[in-house]
Amino acid sequence: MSIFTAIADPVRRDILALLRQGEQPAGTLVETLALPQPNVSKHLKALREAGLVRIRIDGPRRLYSLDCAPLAELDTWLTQYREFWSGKLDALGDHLSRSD
Amino acid sequence: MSIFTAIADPVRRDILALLRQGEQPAGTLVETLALPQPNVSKHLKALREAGLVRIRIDGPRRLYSLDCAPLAELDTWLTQYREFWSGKLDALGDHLSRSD
DNA sequence: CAATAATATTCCTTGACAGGAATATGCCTG
DNA sequence: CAGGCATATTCCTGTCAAGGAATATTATTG
Repeated sequence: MSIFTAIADPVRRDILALLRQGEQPAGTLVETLALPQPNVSKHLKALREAGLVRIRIDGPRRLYSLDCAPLAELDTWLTQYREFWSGKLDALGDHLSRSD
Repeated sequence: MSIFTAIADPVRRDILALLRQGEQPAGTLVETLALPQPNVSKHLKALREAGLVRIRIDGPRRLYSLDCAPLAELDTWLTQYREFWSGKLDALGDHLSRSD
């Protein structure tokens, strides 16, 4: 599943937002989202396949955390369009690519 | 259709990429994409509903052009995640928001 | 190893969407 | 207004992904 498809689902975007708070076990996500556990588990699988989350195993728990590499790709994709709503952003991109 | 759903389709992303070259009639997009005209027309409708393209009518032709407002929203959404792959980007965002 | 907790997987049904084919609409020219 | 061009819409079909329910897997504890 591509990142574009992965973030097209609102539940998955909610999961990503929750993971901004840091690593969390699947069960916590289930509680917070108030959705059926299998439902959440399937979305987590989709996010994993898109490379957007990482799993760390802690006994019976699976601790999920963000992996933003695909989001960085999305950012790169967006870059092609930034000049259309702000001419200044090109300069910014240049600035950032220099490792200062 | 939300912007997330709109850009989930590869053909629609191709259309957006073509429109970076500037306003184009639907027929030109059909030729370039080498897809059936009704197919392209339906994708253009979806992009219109997502607010990603504008129409300008020129006689029998419909001239399509980019409207990046939704992409700017996507950029805002992404901003929440930027710190996860680069701490420097926050500073960059600050820089840009100042109208210098 | 039995029982339980945490999570994943499977099966099924349903709804959304993409593509193809055919047709409709709107504009222009003569 | 008849005809043709450019584009949109409709209808149909197949596919895919989401949700619900039930079940399987894995790990821990006693």
